[in-house]
Amino acid sequence: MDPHLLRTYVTVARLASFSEAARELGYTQSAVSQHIAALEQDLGAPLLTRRPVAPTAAGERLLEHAGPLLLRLDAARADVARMAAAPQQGLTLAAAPTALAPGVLAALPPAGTTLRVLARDEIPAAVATGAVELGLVDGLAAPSDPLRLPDVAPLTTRGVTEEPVSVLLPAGHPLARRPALRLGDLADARWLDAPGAGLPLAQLRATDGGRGFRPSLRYDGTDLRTLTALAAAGHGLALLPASAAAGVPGAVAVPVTEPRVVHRVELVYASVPRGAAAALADTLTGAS
Amino acid sequence: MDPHLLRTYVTVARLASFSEAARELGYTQSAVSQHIAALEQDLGAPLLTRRPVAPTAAGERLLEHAGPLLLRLDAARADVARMAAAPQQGLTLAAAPTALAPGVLAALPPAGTTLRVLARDEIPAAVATGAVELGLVDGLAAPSDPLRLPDVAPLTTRGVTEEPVSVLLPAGHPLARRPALRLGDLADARWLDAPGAGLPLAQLRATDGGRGFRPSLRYDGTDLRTLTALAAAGHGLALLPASAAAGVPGAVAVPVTEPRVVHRVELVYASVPRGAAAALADTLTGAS
DNA sequence: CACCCCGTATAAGGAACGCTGATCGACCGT
DNA sequence: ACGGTCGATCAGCGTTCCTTATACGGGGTG
Repeated sequence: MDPHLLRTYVTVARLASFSEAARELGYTQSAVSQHIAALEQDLGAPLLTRRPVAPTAAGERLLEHAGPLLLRLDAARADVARMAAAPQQGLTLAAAPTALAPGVLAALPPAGTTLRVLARDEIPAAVATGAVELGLVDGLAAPSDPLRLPDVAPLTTRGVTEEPVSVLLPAGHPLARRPALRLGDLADARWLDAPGAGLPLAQLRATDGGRGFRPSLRYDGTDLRTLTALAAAGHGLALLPASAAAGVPGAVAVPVTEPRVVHRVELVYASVPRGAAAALADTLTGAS
Repeated sequence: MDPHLLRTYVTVARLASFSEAARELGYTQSAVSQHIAALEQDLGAPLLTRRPVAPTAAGERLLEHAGPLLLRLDAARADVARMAAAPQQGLTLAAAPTALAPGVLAALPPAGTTLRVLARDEIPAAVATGAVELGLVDGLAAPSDPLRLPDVAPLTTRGVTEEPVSVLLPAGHPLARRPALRLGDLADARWLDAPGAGLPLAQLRATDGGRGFRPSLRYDGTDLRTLTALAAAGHGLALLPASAAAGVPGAVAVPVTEPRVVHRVELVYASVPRGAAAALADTLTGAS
């Protein structure tokens, strides 16, 4: 199971074409064909149907492994390379949209910083592979509980902020005038499904154990303003940190009291930050 | 970063010897030397000091990645192979000692079953690599919360049991006559450190957030009876599921009321169980 | 229906890789 | 001082792996 073979396999599966994959990888079509044949022989099972090119059941299974595997491989390489390389200039930070609370934005150094907004689940990968030095992830958690990160690599996390969560309702919604809400009351409502910008519905269900929280419109971008506008327009409810839910025109933010969950932001890094990264990390986490 | 190179690297690091590693891997010493040299050149940093052979800082870092990486590789291979291979005869089950509640033992089919007791953190790996079909993991969790498993591979879990936890105290202990205890009261006590048999102290600290729970004697075996005997002999406290803590001679089991944690057992498998495995899975999880 | 185009599989050749066996150099204990 | 052990290096050779060239099959078109 050479990683090269794995890489060509995922490329072929993604493009659904041997020839396209060959072009993208800089191989000949013949080489790609041989790669796939070698993999199939090694694993003892066909991985792809040809014409049309699509993964078999076994191939689907392999795809689930291949992504994390290649990611970890990159992470390992980057991790070791970091130890040898000189500390880099500037500072790169990746963050989920909802992790950028006002306090966080204020703490960013004025110059020489690159801020990249990514979907929540891409951030650990970006940090692990060295694409950015620091990451800010967020999510729902019980108070003072750490977040559950996918362990693509051994990453270190430090708590940054915790704040209450609110449900964003259109101004005319029957529940909009309540002073507070329980999530369980809203399990049967329609929720905006915005894994990139908002909090993923899976996290909602996990805190409640229920099977509700049916998705309405799905939004794939990473722009919070669009998400709040969608909620205001009545396309579905959205769960947001209180600071992000406040002050949306045409919508009302109602605090959630039950279950007792908070919106938690954590700083994540692979190797102990130095220079500008260290300063920012200390500022964010309130260290001396 | 060929997996073969990685494998020789971890072997060399473990044995602290090129020649020994060569013998174990069936290579010549020359090949091993070239493997390490290739890895170091590829990553651009020395990984080992020679004479004595020991990992450098970068090498330590790589070691942290290499284990999970090779494990996932095995898991992927096993996962795909399972799809192609015929459903196996018999049934193999791996379990942590504390996961084997009386009810679980009663549900095992009488014949044709292999039960293997492993340390808690080895079980996901054993399931993922196909060494066993089913695994039983356990740990502390908030009621109806799923356990946190290391994601070596995409595994499926199903809840089996939840039961209260008790602290096992020697009969003469000052707190032994209390009807119930809060964990916080015991943070400063000495605890048995038995990651194989009991619940690891790290899980204790995680539920409490505190920094206490100092370890006393460390026990590396997987035998529960030994662990309870150690606790009875006053070597340290032990946190156990109530059923395991009850009836230990010379010791008293006191229920834990705060924080509200339960001992949870989950069934874990890689591919949908069939045959005898499916029957056992359904029995354990109370499915139809 | 023949033909062509597109895409994958196969065959053959050459370059590069990877392993072995042999040798060298350094360190350690006797 | 010297033999022994351990790792590095070198030459040689078999294998692997990629390329070029060609065969095969399916779908669309005239």
